[in-house]
Amino acid sequence: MAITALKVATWNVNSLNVRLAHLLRWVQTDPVDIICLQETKLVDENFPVEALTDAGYRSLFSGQKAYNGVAILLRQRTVGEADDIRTRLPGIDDEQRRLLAATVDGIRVVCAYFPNGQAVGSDKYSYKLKWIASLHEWLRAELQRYRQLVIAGDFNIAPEARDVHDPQAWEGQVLFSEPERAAFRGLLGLGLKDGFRLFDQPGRMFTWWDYRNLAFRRKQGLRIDHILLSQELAASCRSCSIQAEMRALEQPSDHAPVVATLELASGASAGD
DNA sequence: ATGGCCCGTAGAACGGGA
Repeated sequence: MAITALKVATWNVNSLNVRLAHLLRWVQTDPVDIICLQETKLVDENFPVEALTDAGYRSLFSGQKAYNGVAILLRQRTVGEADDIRTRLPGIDDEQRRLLAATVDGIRVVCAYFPNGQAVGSDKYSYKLKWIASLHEWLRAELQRYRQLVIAGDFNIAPEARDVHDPQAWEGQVLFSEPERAAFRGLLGLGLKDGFRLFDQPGRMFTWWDYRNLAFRRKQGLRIDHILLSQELAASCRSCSIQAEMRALEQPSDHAPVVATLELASGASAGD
């Protein structure tokens, strides 16, 4: 029985058109096996399939014009074909493309772009909570079907005070309101583990920094992008880190990637 | 300082993001 290392990442690119070069450079130096992308902002006809094929990745995507849009990239050498692909969340029937799920080598991979919510009490905030409730129920069923499940994405929720640069200022604000935090805890209650918190981490570790106010340089961020793992995958997780250097590049996304490394026992691994 | 930036759609500002 061989041990296979599998790297899973999530990154909100804030327009894949603008960030494609960053993505290609990243995977050239660090060939992550499974990459969940959010805010691609591309209709499917414009998805850069060819550039990613040349880079060694199969692309799954669900896009719309101007907003939202999610994708899963699968490294051809190390990951098998995708199966049971889903783009819709039961109970949410609109044009917003925020979910993409696929089964790869027996692992259920869920890429999620949670609604932002705009402001507590707004219609968009209500939509956010409704969307998460629908996701919760769907994930409950998925976890019955799959022992190995990972949900990676932009959750737009900072789970705890230590995930916020200034918790007092952010308390009760969108991204750090109690109903949102409770919804996040609800997902953990399904048996999912926050990959980043499986390990001791330094303080002030964030995944998003506002473009304004020199927020990145001032370390004024939030940890809102997450990789949650089913119990079985959590047991196989060896590290989980934030690629903050990506936020320091020229013309960066305002989000940094999060990467988890799993060590899986497997009988066969294509290409290795 | 009741904001500052970035992206897409525009074809000028404006909605949306977080």
